[in-house]
Formats: sequence, C-alpha cells, structure tokens
Amino acid sequence: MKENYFPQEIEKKWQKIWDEGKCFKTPDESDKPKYYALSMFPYPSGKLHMGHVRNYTITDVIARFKKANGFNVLHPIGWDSFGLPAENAAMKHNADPETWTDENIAYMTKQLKMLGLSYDWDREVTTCKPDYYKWTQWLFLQLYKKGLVYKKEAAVNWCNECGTVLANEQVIDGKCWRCDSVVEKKYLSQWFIKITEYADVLLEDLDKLTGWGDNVKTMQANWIGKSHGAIFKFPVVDAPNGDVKEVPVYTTRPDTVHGITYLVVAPEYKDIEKLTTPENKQAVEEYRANARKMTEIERLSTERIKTGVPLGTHCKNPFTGEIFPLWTADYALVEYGTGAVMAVPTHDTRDYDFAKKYNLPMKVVIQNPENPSNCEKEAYIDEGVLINSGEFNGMKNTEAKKAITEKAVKEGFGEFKTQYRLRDWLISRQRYWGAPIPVVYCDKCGIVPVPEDQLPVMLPKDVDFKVVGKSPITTSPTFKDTVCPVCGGHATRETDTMDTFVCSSWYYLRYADAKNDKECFSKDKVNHWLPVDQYVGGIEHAILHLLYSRFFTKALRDCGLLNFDEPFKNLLTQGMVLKDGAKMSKSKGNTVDPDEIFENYGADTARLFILSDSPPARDFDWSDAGVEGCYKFLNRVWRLISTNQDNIKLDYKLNSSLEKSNDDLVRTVHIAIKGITNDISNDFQFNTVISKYRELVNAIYDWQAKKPNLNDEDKQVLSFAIISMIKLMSPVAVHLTEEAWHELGGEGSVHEQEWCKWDENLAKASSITLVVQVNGKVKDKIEVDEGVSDEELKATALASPKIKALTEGMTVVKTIVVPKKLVNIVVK
RNA sequence: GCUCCAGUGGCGGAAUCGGUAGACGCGUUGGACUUAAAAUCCAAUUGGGCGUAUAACCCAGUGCCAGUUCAAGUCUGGCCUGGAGCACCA
Repeated sequence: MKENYFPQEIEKKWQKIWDEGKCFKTPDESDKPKYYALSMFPYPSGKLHMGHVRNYTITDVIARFKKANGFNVLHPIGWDSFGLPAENAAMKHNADPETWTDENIAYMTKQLKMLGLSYDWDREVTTCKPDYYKWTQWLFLQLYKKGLVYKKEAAVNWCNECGTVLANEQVIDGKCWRCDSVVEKKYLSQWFIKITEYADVLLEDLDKLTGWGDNVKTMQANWIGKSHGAIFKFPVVDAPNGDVKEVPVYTTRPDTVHGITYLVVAPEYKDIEKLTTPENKQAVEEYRANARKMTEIERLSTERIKTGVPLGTHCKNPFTGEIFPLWTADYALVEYGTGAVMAVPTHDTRDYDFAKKYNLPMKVVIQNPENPSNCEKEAYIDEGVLINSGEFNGMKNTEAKKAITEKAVKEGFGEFKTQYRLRDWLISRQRYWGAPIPVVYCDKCGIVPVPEDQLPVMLPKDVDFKVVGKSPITTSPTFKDTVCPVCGGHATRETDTMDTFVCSSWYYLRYADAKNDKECFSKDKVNHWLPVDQYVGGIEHAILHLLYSRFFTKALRDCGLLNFDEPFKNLLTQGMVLKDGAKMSKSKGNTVDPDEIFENYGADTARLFILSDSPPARDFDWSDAGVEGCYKFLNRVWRLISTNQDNIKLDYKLNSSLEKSNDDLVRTVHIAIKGITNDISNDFQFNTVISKYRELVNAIYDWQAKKPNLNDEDKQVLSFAIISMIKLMSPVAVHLTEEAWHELGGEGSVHEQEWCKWDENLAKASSITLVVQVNGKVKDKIEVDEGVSDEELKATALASPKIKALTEGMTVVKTIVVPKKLVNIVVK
C-alpha cells in the first residue's frame, strides 16, 4: 500500500472495475427483502451541479447501507430529458435538440461515474427516447379511456417568452416558473388531465405518508385547498328578458347569509350579459374589456383597490326577502366556486373594502363580544353570536352554519358543498421537444385517439427550429397530415406535446422493468419493487412533481396497472447548497464545479464533505476550507491504514479478556458501530455519522500513541478497530475503503461485506461519570464503575467532600437518582 | 393575511426518554518539528469575575416573557425575529 493517498489514481481504477464488472446490477429475483432507493432524476442540462452531488450522494449512501444490511437494493438513474432548454439550445445553433441532449447525457454520465455512485446502469431510462415516450403516450391513452383526459376551451396561463401555455402549478407569483416573465391569460382549447377528480383522495392519503415531512404535506394540502361550505341560489327579480332565473353562489360563511347587501359576479361570468340592464350595458362591457387586458399579476394584487360596476339587476335573499343589487368586480374569480360571491361587508374584509368604496349598505349579523354594536372600522370575521338573523338569533355562528344550510336544503334553495382550490392539470405545450399527444383530428370523426399499435407517434425530424411565433413541430411537412384510424379519411395530427411533468410522473415505475418493449412495465415487477422506500430530492418539487406522481399512481391503480396507492413511502427533501449564504447560481457567480473538486481532491472527499456539515434536510453552506478539512481527514485515515498494513489481519481474533487500554478501544469501536448505525437508520443524520468517523479515527490514533511496540493482543485489537472503521466508512469513502480492503488482502469487494454488528454490553464505557447536582445545579463529577447500584451512587454522591461542604447544616429534602448517570440532592 | 419550519460560541453544527449545554469540524491563537515552507503533531478557544502565570473557584448563558418540574436547549402558554409555501379561493 502506498504511503500517500492518491485519490485520482485509485478512484479511476475502481470505477473502471465496478463499471466493467457491472458490480451494482440489481437482480429482480432474490431471497433478500427489497429496498428501493431513488433520487429525483436530473434534467440533462450540461453539467452536474453541487445540488446533484448532494442529492445523489445521500441516496447512494442509503443504498449502500441498506445493501450491507441484507437488502436487495434497487438504485437506478435516468434522464428527464424533454423540455425547453434543449429546444432553446437547438434554436440558437439550429441543431437538433436530441444531439444537444445526448451530448449532455454522455458528459453527465461520466460525471456520475466519477462520483462513484452505485447505479444499476442497465435500468437507465431516458424520457426523450421513443422506447420511453411510446409508453408515456400509451399511458395518456389509458387515462383518456378512463375519462381522465379532456380537451376544452379555457382561460389558460400563457408565457410569451416560452411561447407556450403553462399549468397552474408552473405559475409562481404570476410569473413563469422557468423564465420568470409575466404570464398572460389566453382563451385556448387545450388538453387537461382531470386531477381534480382525485382531489379528495390526494388530500386524505397525505395522512398515510408518515415518512414525509409535515412541510411538504402541508404545502400539498394548501394547494389542494379543501373547504366546506354551501351553495345558495338567489332568485333574480328583474333580469332584462327573464331567462336567467337564479344566481348560485358558493360560501364558507352560510352563517352570515342574513347580512348580504349585494352580490358580485366575475367579469367572465357566463350569464353576465343576460344579467345586465340596457342602461348599464356600456359600463359593464368596458369593465370586462379592461379586466381581460390586465395581467394576472395586476389583477391578483391584494394591494390593488377593488373596482367594480353595477349590473342594474337585483336578487332576492330567500332568507329575509330583502332585495339587493348585482355587481361585477374582478375580485370574484370565475374559476372558483360558482364564479359568483354573496357579499357580506360586515363579516368579510374584501366585501368590506368594496362596500366602503361604493357606499354599499352594511348589516351586522354576528356580534363581536368585545364591541357588540358595530363593524364601523373593519369587518368582524371571528366567531360570535347571531343577531338580525330572524329565527337564528342567539345561535353561535359555528352552529348556525349547519342550521342555516339545513334550512336552505329543506326549502330547496341551497345545498352543502365541498370545494377545492386545485384545478385540472393543463398538459398541452406548444413546443417541439416533448412527447407528442397521440390524437388526430378527423374532418368527419372529430377527435380520435391514435390506436395503441401505432405508437409511438414519433417526433418529426424535418422541422425548422428557427421558426418564430409557433411550435417548430408545425413546420414539419410530413407530420401533420395523416389518415383517420376510424374512417380512413383525411385527418391532422395534434401538434401540441405533453408537459414534461407527464413524463416524470411515472419514470420511477419504469425502473422496475426498464427494458420491457411489450408493456410500459410488468405488473408483477412494479408491484414487487414499488413503492419507493426512500425518495430523495429537492423541496422545489413539493407540489409539482410529487403531486402529479401521486395522482398518476392512483390513476394507474384505477386502470388496473398496479396495486399500490402511494408511490413514495419515505421522502427526504434535501436542503439547498449555498455558497456565502446564497444559493449557488451562475448569475451570482458563486458556483463550484464538481469536476474541479474531483480533480483536486477526489470524489471521496466531495462525498464526505457534502454530507459532513449539515443534516441533509437543511441548507448546506459550501466552504473551501471545509473541503480541505475533509481531504486532510481522508489522508489521516489513509496513513492510519498504510502505516499499519503489516499489523492488520483480516482474520483477527479478540480474547474475551483484554488489557485495559485494549478493552477501552474495543468499547470505542462498539460505541461507534452502534452510533453510526443508529444515526443512518434514524433520519439519515450523516453529519453526525461523519463526526463519529472522526471520533473513531482520533481514538485509534490516541491509542496508538501510547503503544510504541505492539504485542499480539494489540495487533488483534488494532485489526478489529481498523477493519471496522473501513467497513463503517465504506458507504461514504467508497474508493478509499475498496483500495484499503484489497491492499489488506480482502476478497471480493468491501461493498459486498456485511455491516458491522455491535455487542450491547461492549457499546458503553467501562466506567461512568456520575454527575452530582445540588438543587438541580451540577456541583461535582465522580468517576465510578459501570455496574454500581442506585444505592451506591447515592452514597458516593453524599460522601463527596464538595457536596458535604455545600450541604452542611441544611436539610436534605429529597434525593433523585437517575441510574448510571446522576444524583440530585434537594436541600433546604 | 393564512399555513409550515427554524432560532444554541467567531462559523457549520451536536446534545435517544426532560438529567454534564457547546460533541465533531472550520476558523483563530500559541507551541513542536523544519535552514525555511508545506505537510504533520500538541495545546487553548461561550462570556464575565480576571489586563501576570499556574491551579482552583464563582456567576451568567441555548431569540424574549411567563409556567410546569428535584431538574428545561428539550415540555406548556404568550410574544419577537428569520426562512419557505399559499394568497381577492368567498
């Protein structure tokens, strides 16, 4: 074994051996229990960044740890390779996005191998390849058959910069998630997936996900946004030509129904024209035209002063017989509820602001216990007792919600209603680099799905990427015109492609059976390997990818393709990698290139460092000094092994009774095994695992410093310590430990060795430090033997000269003994 | 505004059940080795009492204010600050 540590040399050597020997291939059949460890697959953007390094290292260590602990581990990787950056690159260079993507995949594959990750490369999936997107299209057709896919004209989010529509989930603060430009509303006919049909079960099943963090679960719950309320129908008393009889509203505050003083419909409300009097027509039209022009940001700004115009017509409140006016205002949203709102200015802040501005009347119906008379300064939105509410006066408002709705149900003008904020998932994209939506439009038959035996609908190659203002796919002379599969007549293909999130909603299923060319996956294999036991990825997917994937799993279960209902049993959302307190980004210029770290320090240092300083879920601040420190530590480990090479025997034997310092070292090793094993098992606390590596290495050095000459017992003990250390470090320092294992004469791979076991009797020090407190404050510490009884502890504590001095002349009220730890003497 | 998470030395962070606060590392300071440097090793490093050293001791201390307890970083209530998500969702 060389005296000095040359990571670049040994890493290259072992990577070649592992790769050529397919050392991390996972058999489908095994006597061992299965374990599925998965990182969120990358977009092949060009190069790995440190976020990838962190993500994949975490999952790799988990995979290796589980393998050493007797599991048959599935640990795959693939590429989320459709998407706009490839297309943009292609437009810039007038090249094929596929070439750009393939080159990136090749480079990033090399980098992943340089990181020493234990992937089963035979299961690699690439979403932009026909052997994958064929099945994405096939799954689209299954959902279509189930009635979960439909096309409709709707107000959709349009990003001008990207030249495509976006899903609601991809609009962040009114801006495009990818390019940050302001999103506009457009009315277009688009394809949707009916995720709302699963809103309730997606919400309820969050409770089953005990292995997910509360933060992600709450984010999803908020996004789904379930609320309980009622629908009330208000008769219209003076519609101009009488064909709109009533306006239904959704409310979560049926208890305030007696306080209604006006009603608001959204500017896009379907019956708005029929509800407008001729005198008001012009003003209403102008208001609506103006609303259409506004961007989402302008319209949704909460700071904006509310505006609206009256329609001139009126409704009757069936509870009170009161007549109140109809208005249109853009604070009512057409997509939510019924698109109309009953306004109770006294008990809703938005209605209050609006009523103040337009001098609309107010009527208090819930009494504020602290200010019973009025709501002059602001709306009272908390709980209270009903007043001015006829038969419901005196009732608590929480009870009145139910009672009032029940009355409406009985008398036929209302119903209980559960409402969700979640909207259907818009999956059409007017872009080239995606999976073509497999439908055709026939002049005679209308929308016709492409028959399954004609899949995949291939992306055309004969397109012009330089085209402006429309999707390159539409420029293909061969793609669009086709034959209707039903009538054989002329038909045109759908030129929209699918949102890439459709491709990534099922990739984790494909890994179970990646090379299957007959089905998207075999049911048996997918049921065997899934659900994913541990999923690791960034928090930025808390809603998007994770919600879509949960939906897909449930929908495919209902299609009979699999028999589980949640895809990811445990989820670890890793924190961001920061540098100087800010997220690493090219624009800030604070990125660190993984290649440089591999080159200067080796992958083992990178792996060790990325796990060392912060727990995985927290943000990680990159520091060059920290890398240096990890590199020095690995050098220290290397020296410990190389200088002792002749003293270490793989087949060491420990005597049952050992000399004190040897006994202590053996105990230290057992403590380390126990601690490291538990830290990995509980929440993957790799930062403390690594501090325990250091403690162990420090202990071995300290032990050795006291032993200039080693006798036989010393050598056995040292062998035990060092071999245990190598095995414990093998999931992290994968190359160094493999090299050491072989240099010491080990057979096979260190990564095929069983995990170390500890002896509970040895995993503790031979003596303990007794802490003595007086009135709860530490006053003395006394070394005592490990096996002492509580009585002896108490006696020892009371016999301490310090304690005697402190308790002199006082009465001992009580003595608390914590076994093997502490005595607290309470005195007065 | 609503929801969730977090707050511990100069820094990253540690502390199963409430039981020695600050593990481990980074940084800093001093020292050894060296012609010198690098590397390596040793020591100190929460603040204050305490501006000579050594040894010892004492006090305070985990965002703030209360509470429960023999004992609180940890539990309870109320705040403050920071971060994240949602947000005119009726």
